This record gives sequence, structure tokens and C-alpha cells, in this order.
Amino acid sequence: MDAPNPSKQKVGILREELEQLQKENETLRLMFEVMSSKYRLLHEAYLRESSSTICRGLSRFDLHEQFSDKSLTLRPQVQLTAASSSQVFVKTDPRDESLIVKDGFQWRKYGQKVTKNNPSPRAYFKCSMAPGCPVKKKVQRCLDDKAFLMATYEGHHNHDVDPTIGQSLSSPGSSAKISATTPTSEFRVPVNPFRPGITLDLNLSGSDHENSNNENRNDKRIEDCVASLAKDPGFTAALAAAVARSIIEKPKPPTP
DNA sequence: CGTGTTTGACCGGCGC
DNA sequence: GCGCCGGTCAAACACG
Repeated sequence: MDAPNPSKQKVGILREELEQLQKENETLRLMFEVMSSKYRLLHEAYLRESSSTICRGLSRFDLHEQFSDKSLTLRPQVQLTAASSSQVFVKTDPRDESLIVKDGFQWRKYGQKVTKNNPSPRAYFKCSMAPGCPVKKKVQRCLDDKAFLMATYEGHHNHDVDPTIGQSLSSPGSSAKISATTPTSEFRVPVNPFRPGITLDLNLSGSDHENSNNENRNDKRIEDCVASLAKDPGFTAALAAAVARSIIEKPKPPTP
């Protein structure tokens, strides 16, 4: 047995640090994705509230569900408009292999595929609450963090939501628990990511010329909103806890 | 028996 | 034109 080479030890330590940083980077990237989605949701909510007369081709929702409401009740009032797509992340048990996202609608699975860039299968669903409802959704486990399901909604519902199904969102037996960003239940960010039909691709930079003044004003409000969120110790604590927990809980990849 | 799920086959778009 | 890939179809199957 040779005595441990100090330089080799140093290399080992550096390598460990590098791996740690890579993991951290990966986690932060995921968090950034989720936060981006939530930021856009906030933006859209502001647009709807502040300029209800402006038709932007988006679904309209009952704002009964407020950000301070932790019960996560969902009462969407769906309007048939032009096709759009939205993407939401849903925190689930990573061991639960069922790609079920309870979002207040009934879905019929019509296909499943393994896609190229993600070993987890992608499930295809059609809305079965109304015969002619054109809404489809794709559900796939997030590549970065298998605890998250990524659901992509396409189209708009031509019917209302069944409230009894919507209640299952917060039911204890629900297989899919909604989590805005945090993996822990201690810090719940009180924003419901489930707004079927919400368009995340909002064309934030000057989409409608005639609405540009309105948008500037709204952007200013959004900035204020983001600033207030950043100042919110609860939000900051939740974010910090989520990042820390993700780093700690992330299983080490098998060393070759 | 009706309804929903599974899964292999098929189709169309896209890049080379 | 060909092959790859994502999306959809539909027959078989499971379940209540």
C-alpha cells in the first residue's frame, strides 16, 4: 500500500467540488424554469385583471382563487379561443410512475411514447369531459428532476370544469400534489400552477402595437410585483429551502 | 357489457 | 428519397 499522494487527494477533492457545483447548477436551472413559468403566470394574471377589455386570445379564469388562498381551489371559467399551449410543472412522488395530473378535468389516455431526449415515457391525453372538447395534454416526467411532471396543455376547453373533480386537487389521497416550486410542504408558495389553457408564451416584447402603452404599464406593475416577491421573506425562505433541499436530497449518480 | 388503458402500427413533418 | 421522430389510431385487453 502506497501512502496517499497529496496532489491526488487534492484532485479528488476538487472533482468532488466540481460534481457538487454541477448538481447545484442543475438544480438551480430547474428552479429557474419553474420560476419562469410562475412569473409568466403572474404576468398573465396581472394582464387579465388590469386590462380586462383587451382580448389577448387567452382563457379567462375566475380570480376567486387568489394568491393568498392556500386551499388551491380551482374555478376556471373557460372560454373557447384560438389554440394555444401552456406548460406546467407538477410535483409528484418520483416513485409514482403513473403520469396522472389531477387538474380538475377528465382525461382519456390515447397514447404513450418514449421520446428521444427523455427516458421517461410521454403520455398523451384528450379531454373527455365534453364530447367535442379539443384540449389535449402531454405529460412527461421532468428530465432534470423526476419528482416533477411536466404537463403541456394544448387548446382551450369548450366546457366548464367539474368542481367535484377540481376538489381532488387538494384531497389527501391525491396522487399528484401541486407544488409551485418547493419540494417541501413546509413552504408552500400559494400560487396554483394549474390554469389549463394559459399561454406561457406571452410574447412579452411588443406583440400588439396598439397595446404597447398598456403593456409598458403592466410590465412596470409586474416588476413591482416581482420586487415585492423578492422582498418577501417567506418567498425567499421557500426558494432557499427548496434549493437547499434539492441539493441535499439529490441522489449521487453511481460512480463508474 | 361498457368504459378506459395499453401498446404496436401507422402517418406526416422535418432534416440530411 | 430516405430515415428519424413525435403524434395519433385502433385492436386487444383489463376492470368494475
